[in-house]
Amino acid sequence: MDVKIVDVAMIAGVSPATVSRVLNHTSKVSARTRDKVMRAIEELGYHPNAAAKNLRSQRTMTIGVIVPDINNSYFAEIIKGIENIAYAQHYKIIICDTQNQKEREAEYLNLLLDRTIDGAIILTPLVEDQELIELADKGYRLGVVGKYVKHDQVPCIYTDNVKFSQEVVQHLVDQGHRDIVFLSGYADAVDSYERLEGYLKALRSHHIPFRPELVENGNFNEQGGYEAMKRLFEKRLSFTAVYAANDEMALGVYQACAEYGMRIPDQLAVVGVDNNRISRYIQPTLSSVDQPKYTMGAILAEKLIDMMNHNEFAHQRVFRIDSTLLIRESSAYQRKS
Amino acid sequence: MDVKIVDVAMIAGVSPATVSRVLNHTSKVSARTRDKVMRAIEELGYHPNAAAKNLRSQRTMTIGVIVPDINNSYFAEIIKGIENIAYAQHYKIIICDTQNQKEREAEYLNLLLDRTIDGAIILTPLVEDQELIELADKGYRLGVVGKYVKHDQVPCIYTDNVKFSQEVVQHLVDQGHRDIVFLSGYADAVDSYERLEGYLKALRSHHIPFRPELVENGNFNEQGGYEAMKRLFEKRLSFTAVYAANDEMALGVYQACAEYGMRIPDQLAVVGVDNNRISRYIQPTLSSVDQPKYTMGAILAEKLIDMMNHNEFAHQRVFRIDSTLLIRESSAYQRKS
DNA sequence: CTGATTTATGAAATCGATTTCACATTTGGG
DNA sequence: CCCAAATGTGAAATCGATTTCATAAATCAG
Repeated sequence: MDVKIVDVAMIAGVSPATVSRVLNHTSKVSARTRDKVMRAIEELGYHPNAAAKNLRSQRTMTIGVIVPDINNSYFAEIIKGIENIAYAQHYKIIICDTQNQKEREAEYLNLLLDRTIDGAIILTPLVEDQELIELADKGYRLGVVGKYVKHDQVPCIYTDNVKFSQEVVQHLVDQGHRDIVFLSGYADAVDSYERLEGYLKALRSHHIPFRPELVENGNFNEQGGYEAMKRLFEKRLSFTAVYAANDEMALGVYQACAEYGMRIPDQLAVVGVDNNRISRYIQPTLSSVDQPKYTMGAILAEKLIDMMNHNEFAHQRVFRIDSTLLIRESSAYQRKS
Repeated sequence: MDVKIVDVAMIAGVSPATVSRVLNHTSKVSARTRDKVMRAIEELGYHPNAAAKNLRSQRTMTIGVIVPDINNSYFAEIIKGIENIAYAQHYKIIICDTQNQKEREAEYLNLLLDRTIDGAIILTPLVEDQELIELADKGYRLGVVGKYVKHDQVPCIYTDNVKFSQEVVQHLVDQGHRDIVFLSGYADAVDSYERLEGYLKALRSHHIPFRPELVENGNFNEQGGYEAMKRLFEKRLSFTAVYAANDEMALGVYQACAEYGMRIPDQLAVVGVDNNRISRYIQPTLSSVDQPKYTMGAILAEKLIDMMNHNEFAHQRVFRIDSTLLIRESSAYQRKS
């Protein structure tokens, strides 16, 4: 049914090899034959079969992007960055949404093994580093956004969680807060424990004693943040500020505050992370840490593609990117001490 | 370097054909040989090469999803619906973000022609129906979300733009408005002109004369909505309500209102479409038309996969889904007449 | 126990491109 | 004007699976 390379060759009066050469510019072809071939291709509406091409050339020009949740502007922005670079370099991307399930992530990594994709970019991986390292050891190409992975063939890009968490706490302390809640995501995520670490460091440097009861887990989503906050209110603990490990949970904090009649920011200051689009629209506007998402995606894609094309590894492969604390209304109230 | 089916066959002491049979359950294999084969596969860590498989079997078990902008929760939700169905049916999906460029959309449709994908789902296509129809005529499998396409091999699902637009206008009229702005997206998008059509119909049925100067184009994004609104304010036209063809543009309206000191909803009522997540968080909360996005994606994927699997076309292929007008604060102010 | 049927397996063809190798034809240097 | 190098092209091998066809072995009916 479909038209194949031999059909084109037949019409053009040349061999399939020559047609291939014309299409791939892989060796010199005289202007006359190139012409004949192009005309034949046009006439027949020929499109090279991708599977055959992939099989013979041992590459698919496809990158898999493994993401916990595409309906989250943080990831969507990163993907945009990846997609634009990939498109420019004639790579396709397969987006794999794991819906935050570790086993789906593992399953999608199999696309590397069966050679459906030439390489994979993983956004904040759920699987253990060890697994990624083993893949890289076997020569599979992968890159990581949002986490540092120790393997000299794995490019990665991330923001320094510890550092910006310290900045957040510093800011809250400057505003006169000492009793600061930390809302964490799932415990085994880097983003959780590193942000916690920064929080603890900052407390220490201000000689503020750590109160473990002020740390709660909100699973990185709005519902979780809401419930965590409710638990804190119910325990009647004293605190004047909340540092939520992402904006989603901060939204849950807003909701709980509305329910319990707490005013933001004068009764409770709130800071989140991700600079989710909503944080600019909600009332009061939400202070948040902004990461250059698009750029992160673009840089990593660039690097990975570079490695895949030249089959060598890059001079620089670890990128630690600076993030910016955006101070908005939710933390702009200065407490008298 | 990689382990191939012959290697497995060698170790298991059988022929490649038998290994293939074990893997694909394509004909009876004795328990003993199945065992040997499975052990060999395990031992060698064998993964069938996708390209070879695709080439021989003439299918890739992959669906392309072509979308104007993944960083838009409307599309992201639809994709979620598609992804979940696809995953359950062992299909992979390739997400292609066209960034609203017609030529990219066309380029991505080539994935059908070169057999990279078995079928495509297009979310609110930019290309002409004619092009899609031609593809379908040639036997390529495709489905459409957000638009009706007249071809008995193309399943499609959409909400009735004309109908819900009439509802929106009806609601605004009920609130005492007669001078209602319509903010359109790009003119050649179905969603634009059908929503305009509903707007016009509603006006007619209320014997409200149509004022062409109250129709502006905002390109479906926030910036466009903002600029369109500014133009209207600058012209000093009289109006008391805005129907924006999507929520993004409605956000632009909010921005313009803030700048021009217009209060929503008492000086200006606003209604949008899509029930973007932000519409619940912004102040005042934004009235909007909600479409069952996830479900739309899921139904269409189900249908398309069904057609691909059984290679026959479905009994029902056109789905017109009901949408719901959610009335929130931005249009809840009753004008005295 | 014999011939017919079923079951389990292997050899070889096949999917549709790319690439190697060989060879004929030009081109160019002296 | 002749031989060496460069250029352009085709035949055939190849990528790694699936599938057809043939056949040996096992089962069954009478």
